[in-house]
Amino acid sequence: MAQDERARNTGKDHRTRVAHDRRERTKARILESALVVFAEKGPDAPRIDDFIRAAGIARGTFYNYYRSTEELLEATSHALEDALIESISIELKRLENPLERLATGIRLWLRKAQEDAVWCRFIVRVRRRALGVEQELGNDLRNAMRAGLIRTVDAKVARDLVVGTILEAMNRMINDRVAPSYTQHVAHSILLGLGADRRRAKTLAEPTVRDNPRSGPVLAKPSGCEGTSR
Amino acid sequence: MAQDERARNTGKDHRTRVAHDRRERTKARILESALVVFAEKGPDAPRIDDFIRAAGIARGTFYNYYRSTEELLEATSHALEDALIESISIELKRLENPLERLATGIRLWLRKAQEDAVWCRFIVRVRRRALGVEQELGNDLRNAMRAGLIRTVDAKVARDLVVGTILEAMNRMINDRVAPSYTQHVAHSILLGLGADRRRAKTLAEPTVRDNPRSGPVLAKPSGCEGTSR
Amino acid sequence: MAQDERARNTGKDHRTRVAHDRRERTKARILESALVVFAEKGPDAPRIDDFIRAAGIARGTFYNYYRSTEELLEATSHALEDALIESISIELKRLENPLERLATGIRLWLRKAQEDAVWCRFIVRVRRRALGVEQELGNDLRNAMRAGLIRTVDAKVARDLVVGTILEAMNRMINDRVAPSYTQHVAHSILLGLGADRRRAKTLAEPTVRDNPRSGPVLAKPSGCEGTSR
Amino acid sequence: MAQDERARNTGKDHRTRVAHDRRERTKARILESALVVFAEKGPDAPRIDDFIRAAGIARGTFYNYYRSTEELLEATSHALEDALIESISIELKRLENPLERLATGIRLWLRKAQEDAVWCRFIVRVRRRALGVEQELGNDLRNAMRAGLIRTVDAKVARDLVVGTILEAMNRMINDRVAPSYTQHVAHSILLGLGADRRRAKTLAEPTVRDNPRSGPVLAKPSGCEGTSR
DNA sequence: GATGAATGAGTCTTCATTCAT
DNA sequence: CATGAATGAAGACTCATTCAT
Repeated sequence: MAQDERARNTGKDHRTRVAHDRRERTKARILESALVVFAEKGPDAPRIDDFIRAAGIARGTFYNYYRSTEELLEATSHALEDALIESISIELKRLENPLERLATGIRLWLRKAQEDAVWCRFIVRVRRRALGVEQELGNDLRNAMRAGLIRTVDAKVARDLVVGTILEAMNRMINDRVAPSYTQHVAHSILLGLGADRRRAKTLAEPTVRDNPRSGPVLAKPSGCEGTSR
Repeated sequence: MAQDERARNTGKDHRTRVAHDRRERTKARILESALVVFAEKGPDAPRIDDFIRAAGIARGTFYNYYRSTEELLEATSHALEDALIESISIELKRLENPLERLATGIRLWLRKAQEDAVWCRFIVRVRRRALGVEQELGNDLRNAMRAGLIRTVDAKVARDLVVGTILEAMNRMINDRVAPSYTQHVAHSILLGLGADRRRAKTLAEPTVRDNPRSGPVLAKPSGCEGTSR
Repeated sequence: MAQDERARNTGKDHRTRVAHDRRERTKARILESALVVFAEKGPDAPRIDDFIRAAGIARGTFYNYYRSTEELLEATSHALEDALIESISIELKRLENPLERLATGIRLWLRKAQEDAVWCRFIVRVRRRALGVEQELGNDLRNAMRAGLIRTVDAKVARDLVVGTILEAMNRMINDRVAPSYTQHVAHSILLGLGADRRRAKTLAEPTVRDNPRSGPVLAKPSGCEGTSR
Repeated sequence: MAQDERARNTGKDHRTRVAHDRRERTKARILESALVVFAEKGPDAPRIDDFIRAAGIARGTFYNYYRSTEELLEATSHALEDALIESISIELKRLENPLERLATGIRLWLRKAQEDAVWCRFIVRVRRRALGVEQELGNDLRNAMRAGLIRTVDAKVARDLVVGTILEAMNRMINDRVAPSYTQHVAHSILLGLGADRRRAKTLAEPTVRDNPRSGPVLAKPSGCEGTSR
């Protein structure tokens, strides 16, 4: 939708483009605010009022963009996954070994959780399964199993171990303050649970220079978020 | 209420007792129904109407027992934990070895989840931490660590691995149909993740004759629930 | 009603009389409690619960005696007026001079208000006009006017001055603590307002030995209240 | 909300002002209707429904302005006192002699009561003490006492005589039809009761040309009520 | 009669949604 | 398109009254 609209707007008069830009900016503002609100209150508790207050818009304006909180939640989740894919998946592109990919993914994810409290809360409280992430994880697990890098026999079990432990770890990070080594140990335990080689598990759980430090807040400010608004 | 009156009031005790019994029965009925409702709809979505319809009582009757859904949720959680302790903890009393206790606890819990869908849904959807269970788990983990039976170095990590994986497994059991071996593999992976000895993990994850088959619905019917009604 | 019932019960078996006595006692207990409740909360705010709690009876018992709070209020007001007539009117019987009767009535009434806070609150908050009292007051005023003892030309004005001032004085006594001379000054001002002779007003407003000190709580305890329950 | 946006938002001021005006109008409408409702039913009996029906608004609209009938009552009382001060106090500003002020105040008040039944009922039924009025009255009474214009020795007694009698008079005017001379006699009696000089009392109780005839309904229509809407 | 659990009509209150400006 | 007042349906809660024991 973004693309064809942009095309249609090419060459239109200035007023139209300005209006369009404003529209995009307002929409982005709502989305960013919604992320915070959902992170704070979960998927069901927030009222329209929470969103309009957070976004600083009028009551009626909300309905110009989303027809319900449900729809807004959907949009926020999508935007978040998109942002995530940019942030983590891109990093994994460089890796081929499925176990390395798994370990790195887990490490990056946990680090992200530690660094971005809003993101972390949102994921934990909203608990929408992100299909893209699930798919990549599934692939890596299956590949690792086939390659004999992990001994789990049931991919579902493997997936539940990874996802469950990570979510519980994120839940803890929301509420407690954890030791600096906490995420490393979590990653280690997961790899062990998957049946990875003991030595390998240990090494792969350790943070690397490769762990890219370039991690900002989930949804960048309007200027840079054309790609995430949907 | 004066003394002479009390003496004159033949049958007062009887009336009082009958009334008291009725109260208990109604309260139990509400609790049982609430369990189902919460299991279906989660902790926040249910309306008072859902409870009164499920329990077959009048609107006002609800408020004779609980002042809000929140309070009912609290009561239901408590009752559930009490029931649980009877069901699982008693079984563990016989065991001394902390690793055996852990393994058995996990196995029994997962079996319970498989057999009692309502219980399973309630736990997963409501996500109240049961303090008693957490404590026992914590003790077993620490003891197993001290005894060198598991290699995890951080009890929090261990706990999150166990709880997270189990919850995710329960979540799956709610939605998918799983292979008969599923729970066994889950238990196995958890034990591995804790760093238990490979052979030991395998053996302990296997179902035993010891796994007590005496598992009914969570909250037994009134006649037999003196110990669980609170 | 009291009379014919008593007649009917003469000679009946003991059980019946005992039952009848109990009935009377319960009814009296409700009435006394109701007085306090109405005095505290006014005529509309009290709930059935307030009455049964105050009387220490069961919910259903209330309806064996009164069918609504309105009916109870009516009964309480009547009982109160009866008690009042006993307490004040009897005293006035001895007096013939209408101005003396007026002055004494006002003095006694104000003293009663000072001594019996519950009665005072009830009168002020419930504001039912007691017909008997109104009639006596009206008579005395008209007689005093005819006899030239007061100069008011309009009996209604006179009545409103007396009643209004007394009620406002009672209202004050409920909330403030007043000087010992307060009621005397109130009486004095009322008499002046009625246009009584200045000297006379002064003298009549002063407390006398005649001001009977025999003033207990409004409704005596059950033993002595056969005359008041209606 | 950002600066550039505000600049771009032509017509925003206009929209805001229109909305603000509408709010004020609705609020005033509720207040006026509430006055009538409270006057009819007293402070406690009215249901939200009574107000919304009287004001011709929707259920939810009520809560956009007041959160309870209690709050509305408060607001109505305030508005009423404000209106009153405009109506009577202003008139008294011209007078210096405290006894004249008292007499005129009483006369004007009673006339107001006679002319504006709604106002009269509200005052009588709601019985909120208006602090401003009480203060002015108290001052005048004390000044008159000091100046030897009235002989009362206790300001509280004086106040209770004035207020009590007036309220009772108003109460009568609500229910009965009174003779045209009624209010004059009431004023006269009050002044006598305060111990004013007989001749003076008589003269001051008589209606004057000065008694301003400019008395409309309590709360004027929106157009003219900037000063009274709160 | 006394008891108190159960009832449901009557109210209160919130909040998503509409719509005139 | 933005605004925010108005709306009313959905849900929460109270409390007078009934009735089986």
